[in-house]
Amino acid sequence: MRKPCCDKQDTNKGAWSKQEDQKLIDYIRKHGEGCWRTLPQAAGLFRCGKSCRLRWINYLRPDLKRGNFAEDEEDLIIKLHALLGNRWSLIAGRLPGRTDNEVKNYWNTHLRKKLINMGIDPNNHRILHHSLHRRHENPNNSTSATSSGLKVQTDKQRPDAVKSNGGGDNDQTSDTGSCLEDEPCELPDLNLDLSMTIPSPGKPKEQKNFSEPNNIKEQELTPFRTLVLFQ
DNA sequence: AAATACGTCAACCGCCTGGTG
DNA sequence: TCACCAGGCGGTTGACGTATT
Repeated sequence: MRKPCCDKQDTNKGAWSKQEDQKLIDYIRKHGEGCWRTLPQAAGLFRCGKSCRLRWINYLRPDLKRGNFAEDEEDLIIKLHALLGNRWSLIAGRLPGRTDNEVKNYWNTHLRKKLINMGIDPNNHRILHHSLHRRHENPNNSTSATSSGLKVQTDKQRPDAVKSNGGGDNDQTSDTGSCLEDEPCELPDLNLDLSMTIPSPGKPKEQKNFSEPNNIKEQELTPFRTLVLFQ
């Protein structure tokens, strides 16, 4: 049996109050992020350390953008999801001011439907069957423009694909990856620059993201530095 | 106006990874 | 090499607001 991350007996759960938010903000302003386990007690919060971390990262951080996603942000998320699968932290790392939770929620509530409406399977970014039928009825369309300006490319138009995660440890991701392997499949026209930039010193979170937490070693990402996959 | 269905999103949970002794 | 720990991640839940009947 795994130990709980903290003693849950004396911890609050559920929505955060303004006072709790303020305590957390004040504490982090004074002492900085980190040591989440001891933070609640030090800050006078009856919360689990993880809960504090999540609240700070997803809601209280001053550099958060919040608000609606711009169209170019949507496109970027779709493109990155086609490449990376459900690795929300990596995707969010490319969207300044956005959090993995926010990106994940936005994907699940908006973009999935949007892709489905566009005739694209959001799990693997292939054209859905009924859309293929329509395309067969109209063979002149080798690419189909989308409402968001994305083009859908046929397999023959792409160079050979790259495994998206280097290990296939994620079902969703491997599903996405499988799109790159065998059957004819459809992918957005990812004219996507994933070049790695050296993160600014003031943003350790992004640095962490770029250091690849999920089994993608730096070398494995190297081919993506100038992405040839979807050119 | 009330009941129900649906959509959104903050928050929680449990697992995984990397660092350290 | 192993065990432990803290932090991080993705999946899921549930509360709340809005739309529809």
